[in-house]
Amino acid sequence: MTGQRRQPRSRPETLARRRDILDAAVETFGSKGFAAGTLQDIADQVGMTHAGILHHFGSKDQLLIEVLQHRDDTDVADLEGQHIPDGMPLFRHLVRTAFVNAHRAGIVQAYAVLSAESVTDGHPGRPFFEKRYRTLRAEVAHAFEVVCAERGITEPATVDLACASILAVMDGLQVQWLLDPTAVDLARASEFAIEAIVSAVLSPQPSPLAEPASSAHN
Amino acid sequence: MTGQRRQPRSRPETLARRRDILDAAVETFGSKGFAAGTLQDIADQVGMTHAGILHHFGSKDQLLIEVLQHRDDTDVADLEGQHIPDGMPLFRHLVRTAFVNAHRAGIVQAYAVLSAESVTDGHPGRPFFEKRYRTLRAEVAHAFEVVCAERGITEPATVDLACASILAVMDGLQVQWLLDPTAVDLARASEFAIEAIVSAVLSPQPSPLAEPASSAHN
DNA sequence: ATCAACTTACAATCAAGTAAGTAACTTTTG
DNA sequence: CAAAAGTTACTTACTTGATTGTAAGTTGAT
Repeated sequence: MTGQRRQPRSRPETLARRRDILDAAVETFGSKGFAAGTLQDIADQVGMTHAGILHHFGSKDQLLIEVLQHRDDTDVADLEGQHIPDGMPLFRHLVRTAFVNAHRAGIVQAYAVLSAESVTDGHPGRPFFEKRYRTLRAEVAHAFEVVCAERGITEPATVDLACASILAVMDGLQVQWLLDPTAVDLARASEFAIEAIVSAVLSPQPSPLAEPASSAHN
Repeated sequence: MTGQRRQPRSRPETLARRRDILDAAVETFGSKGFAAGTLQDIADQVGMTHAGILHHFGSKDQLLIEVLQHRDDTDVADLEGQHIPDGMPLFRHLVRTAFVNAHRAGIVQAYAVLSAESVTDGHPGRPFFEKRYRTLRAEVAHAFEVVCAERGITEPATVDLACASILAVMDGLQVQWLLDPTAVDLARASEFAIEAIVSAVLSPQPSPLAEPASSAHN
């Protein structure tokens, strides 16, 4: 839990090697978790010793941090050019993401496992996930503001609840889907839930849970 | 990963000791995860050696299994007498559970961490969580059937999607809440999302995500 | 006297990290 | 432009410290 290097990082071949290691680490941390996944596992995948990996990343903690950062960069790069969508297109984008994810169990599992593991004591991924959720909630909140403005709706107080809820369903469905892919339709369930939540913000219904208000005797 | 005993388990004092261990294990596995939480941690909490714990439970894997089973039993015991609710009361019960959970970060964290960790390779908690979600989804599905029948609604195709979604939001919100309790209102967000999803099943709205259907040129 | 509930002691791994060495490549310099 | 010097990308070997599990012994209760 000490070392760190990293300053010149020039050679293109070296960068490629680092990427190989990062990819192997996603695979390993995804399938075993951070605590149970070992540097040996990762080293084997890229054909070097565990000391070789420490040469590149300094420590296991640092490797995890760079893994998380790297994936974020990659995902952003995917929608390079297409600026990050906003307003209603953001919600469509989230649904599309769910459909894409249904074919990428590996990455989905890595995020599902690591995000939950990150709440444990002293987990090195915790700051990343705290920030990630804060950012994502803010982006979704902004999309809601835009959509509400478009429709002349005074922005409802439920927006904050809805932002967290949308991210939450997506994550929660992933766990259930990973446990039993035949029992849960990740893409369609995500779509359904996102639509339900967006609808609830834009055109609130009376709570279906309300007690029948003393309908009869007793 | 071998041994197992367990046959007479008679003395009442012994049972109490086992419960102490189980409680300590919930605490440890909750705060560190199963892979990172050690028998030593647990042993320290109850004032014995790690070998003492193995005497009672045979192996770490077995201990986890019994921890999960034990909590399930306890929770069921809590609503003993009050049969498990059904129909609309089930949804109200889920919301109430969210409110209760907002004051029990310890148990919430244990479930959040362990359920996600259980999707990893060879995790001993996996069968438990597979079964748990299967059962819970079926219970929620049944509640939907009852509610639909009450209102003369032909049971919509969205029920299966909604069941998984309701459990998913609850779980997903817990993770966000554990990461930053000030940013997420666990109870109110759960309530909001559950109401939104139930509404979407009972009185479906047109999808708010639908493209504006070629509103203008281009 | 027996058995349950432990403890002590140990076995067998195994993991992260460090240190030092080596081969290849890059840069500096005369 | 070639030789020297330095740097990078590793490996081997080792340290340190944990961790689960086992075996055998001890003590107190029934």
